[in-house]
Amino acid sequence: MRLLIAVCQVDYIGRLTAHLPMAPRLILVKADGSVSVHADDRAYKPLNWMSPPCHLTEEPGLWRVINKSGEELRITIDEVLHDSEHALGKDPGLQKDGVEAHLQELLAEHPDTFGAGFTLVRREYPTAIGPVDLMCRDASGASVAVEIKRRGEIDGVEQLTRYLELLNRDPLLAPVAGIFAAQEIKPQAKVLATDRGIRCVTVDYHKLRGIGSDELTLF
Amino acid sequence: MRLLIAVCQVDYIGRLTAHLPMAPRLILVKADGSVSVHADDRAYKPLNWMSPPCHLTEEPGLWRVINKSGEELRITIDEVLHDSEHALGKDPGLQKDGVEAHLQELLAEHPDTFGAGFTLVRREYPTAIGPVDLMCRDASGASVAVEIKRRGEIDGVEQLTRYLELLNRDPLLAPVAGIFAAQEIKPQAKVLATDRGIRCVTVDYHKLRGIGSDELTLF
DNA sequence: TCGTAAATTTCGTCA
DNA sequence: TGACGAAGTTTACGA
Repeated sequence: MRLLIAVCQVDYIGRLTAHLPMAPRLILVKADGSVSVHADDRAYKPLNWMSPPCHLTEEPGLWRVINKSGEELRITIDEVLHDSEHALGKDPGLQKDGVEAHLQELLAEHPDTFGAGFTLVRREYPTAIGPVDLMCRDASGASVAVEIKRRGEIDGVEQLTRYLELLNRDPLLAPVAGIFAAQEIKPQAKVLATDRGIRCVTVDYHKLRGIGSDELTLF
Repeated sequence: MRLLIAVCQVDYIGRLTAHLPMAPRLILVKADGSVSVHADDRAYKPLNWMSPPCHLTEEPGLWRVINKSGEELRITIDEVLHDSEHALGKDPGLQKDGVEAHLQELLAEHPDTFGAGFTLVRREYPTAIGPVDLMCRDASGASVAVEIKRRGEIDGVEQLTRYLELLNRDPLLAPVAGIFAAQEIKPQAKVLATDRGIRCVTVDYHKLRGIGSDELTLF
């Protein structure tokens, strides 16, 4: 990884045109050839960048980074304030816990979260337009399709609506009810879901996790 | 801006739990207090980060970054390979061209892009579920709602469908036709739109821009 | 390669 | 401050 602090001007010509006037910034050149330009604020997003795979050609005072789609990042360098190179090696990678897959796993183990007598038919129930997160039966044996999100927004309701439309065409399954389950559901999503007869269930991830294991209480 | 190359372990405890095993990485501490941890690949996304506003407390071998919501980034430092500080000052900022707002502006100026005799009623036409990008009338005086995207995908068609459903309940306005306009429309979005009687219009941004001004020809 | 869905999305705007 | 939608979204995962 190469770290360059330099007074530079940056121009991106690609999906849009973007221009950064001459000013001191950090330029990162990584082992995969990618380049990013950072200001002295914001942790997450670079001011400008070129994602790998791409190719850097370096002339005195002018760097060009080009990718296969013909997008270009042009860095004009006026003055170099710092320049160092560091070998880091491949990163062992990030381990995550608490994402949607895990939430689905927990709800599959505890279908009664949706109501007394609910049972799981299967996870990732296949349909022509993709798998439904959970297919359940309620206490009376009626089919219930469940869409799970970490944050419930309108997109998720639309997704479940498409599944329900399709599933209800199957006479062996119909009628299929819908449940929209998420850790947090946005007001507009709740309104749309309710309007379409879809029930909204807000899930407490930590509480649900506590049912199956006592991991959390160990801390 | 402080640049630290260090052998470190990183743990994030917040919206989820994430863990990075001990390995050499770049740690960026910016003037706004934000911290990000980078591996030697990927230009855009850090491995781990804490967005501003947040607060860094530094002990020998252990850094803690905490924000107001109680999220925490814990960095255990085993060995420092490089450590430097650089004053950059405030960045003049990025100038962009070619985003959706600009596309909407151009199409508002040239409603005849959608057909001879088309006129603009108004931009950001208000409805109960949000504003429609453009409301127009065709040559016969019939209402046409236009949804504009840079890239046309399924969710854009769904969005327009919701607007049309609502607008067509208004007897003073109905029938309202729909146009889905974008620089590029994905095949699946085109299929869904067509199935719903929504016309798709692919817009050439540069050509459209050329109509109003000759800026581009100056280059 | 294309398409779809997730993301600690982040980032702006507007009420 | 919260909600909503755009983003050069990026990134990961299937078909």
